[in-house]
Amino acid sequence: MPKKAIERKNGVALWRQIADRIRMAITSGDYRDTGMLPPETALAETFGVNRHTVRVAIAFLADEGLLRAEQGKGTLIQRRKRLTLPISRRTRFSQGLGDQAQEFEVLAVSKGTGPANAEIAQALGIAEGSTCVLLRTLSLADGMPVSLSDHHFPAERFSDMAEAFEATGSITRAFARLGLADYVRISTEISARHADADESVLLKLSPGSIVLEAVAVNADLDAKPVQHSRTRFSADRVSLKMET
Amino acid sequence: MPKKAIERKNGVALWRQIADRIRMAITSGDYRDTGMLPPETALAETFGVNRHTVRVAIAFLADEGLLRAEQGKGTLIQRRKRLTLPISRRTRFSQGLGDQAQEFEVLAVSKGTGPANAEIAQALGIAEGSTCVLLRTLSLADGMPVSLSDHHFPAERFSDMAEAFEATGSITRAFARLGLADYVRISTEISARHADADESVLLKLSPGSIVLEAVAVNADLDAKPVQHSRTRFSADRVSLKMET
DNA sequence: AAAGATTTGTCCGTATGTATG
DNA sequence: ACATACATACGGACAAATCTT
Repeated sequence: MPKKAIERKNGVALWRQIADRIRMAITSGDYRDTGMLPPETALAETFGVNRHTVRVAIAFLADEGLLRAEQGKGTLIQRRKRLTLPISRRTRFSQGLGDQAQEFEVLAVSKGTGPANAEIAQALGIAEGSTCVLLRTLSLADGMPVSLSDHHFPAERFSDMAEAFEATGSITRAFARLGLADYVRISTEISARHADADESVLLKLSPGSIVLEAVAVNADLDAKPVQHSRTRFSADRVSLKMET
Repeated sequence: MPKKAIERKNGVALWRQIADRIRMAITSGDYRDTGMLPPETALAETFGVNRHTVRVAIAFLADEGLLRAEQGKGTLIQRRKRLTLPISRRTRFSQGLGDQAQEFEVLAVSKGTGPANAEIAQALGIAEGSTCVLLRTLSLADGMPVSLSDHHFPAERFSDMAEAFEATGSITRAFARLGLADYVRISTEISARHADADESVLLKLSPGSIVLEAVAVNADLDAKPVQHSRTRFSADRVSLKMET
C-alpha cells in the first residue's frame, strides 16, 4: 500500500514529490539491505508515474549528493542515517551528536553583540534591550550541515564568549574558560516548519525542506540563565530524543 | 524587501513558495496589528510576481482555513496561534493542551488488537509478536484536529484498555480504572516530516503539511513500560515544550 | 448622499514548465 | 528526440464589493 498517493495540483512537481519520498525512505533506512535504489522502472511503477519523471527525481537527489547513478549497475545510496540528539537536563550538544558521526565540527558563522528582544530578555532574566553576545554556529557531521544555531549570552557576564568559542570550538569549553564550570538545560521548546532562505542556504536544504526548531535555555547551578539558543535542525537528518 | 528572491524551476510552483512564505509570516506574527494581509497588488510587488500568482497562493491558504478573502475589504487572517504541549516526566496529554482551548476532546478513531513489532516490543519490554491493545485517538481543540495518536498497550496487563478509554475519554482515567493509579513518561523522541495520506485526512491538513511526530513510552512507578504511543501533531498548530 | 479610490473577483489570451507515451 | 496534454505564470481589462472623502 502506498503511504500517500502522488498528487498533482499542489504546486509541487511530481518529480519533486518523488524525490522527497525517496529521500525520506532512505533516511528511515528502507533500502538498508542492498544499499541501492530499486530500478527506475520499478520506482516508476511504485509511484504510478512515468520513468522519465523518476529519472528527474534521481538526478535531483544525485545533485544533492544523496545518490549516485551508475550506468549498468544501478543507483547507489551515498548517505543514509538520521542522527539522534539526546535532550536532557545535562544536554551537551556536540557530545550528543558527535559520537554518531566519523567527524563532527562546529563552526562560528558570525558573531557580534546586540540588544535582547522581549522574548530573549525574559528567558535570560535580564532587562529588555540589555546587551547580549550573539553567536551563530553551524554544525557539520561528516561535512554535511546538521544544525544552525543563534545563541544569546548576557554580555555583562560573558562579554568574551564569542572569542572563547572560537578558541575552543565548543560552547561548554568556552563557558569553562570564562569561569562557568557547569550548567544545565532548563527548557527546550520544539516546533517544526519550512526552512526559510537563510536556513536553506546554510544547511544546504532543498527548497521546501523542513526544519526542527529547538529554542533552549541553559542556566548555571544557581538557576541563573546563562544562554538562550535557537537551533534549527534539518528534519531529514536529525531527530531529538528526551529521556525523562 | 523579501529575504530571498522566489526562484523558479525547483520543482515547486511560485504560488506554492509564496503560500509557504505567507503562512510562515502569519504564524510568526507579522500582520498582528491589522489582522489582515496586505493587498494582493502589494504582495505581488513584494514577491516580484504577478497578482494572479499571489491570488493562487491566497486561495490555497484560504482552503486551509488560514485566510478568508472578502471582496472590497481585503484578506483576513483566520487563525494564528499555536498550542504548546508541555512534555515532562509527568506529562498528561489532555491536561497539557486542554487548558489552552475553550473546548478540548479526545476521540477514539479505531481500536483493536495486534502483535507487537520489534520496535514496540522492545520499548514495552515484551516479546516480539506479543499481543497488544491498539488504540488510535484523535484530539480536537475547539473543533480543530490537533493530534493523531497510535497507542500500544500490552494486552496481558491491559486487555480492556480500549473500552476503558471509551468509557472515560482519557488514557489517564482509563489506566486508573484498570488499576494503574500513576505512571510516568520515560522517553520521547521527536522528529518532523511531511504528513502522509491518513494524517492529512484525519488532521485536516493540506497536502504538503508538516507533522511533528513524538514517539513516547510511559511506565508505571516500577519502571515497567505500560504504553507506547506515536503521536502526530499538526506542526502549524502545536509546539512541544520540555522543562528539564 | 454621491463620487472616487481601493481591493478582491473574473475573463481573455499567450508563453513556458511539467508529465506522458 | 518528438508530439501531446495539462499546469503554471504573466499581462491586461473590467466587474463587484467596500471604504474614504
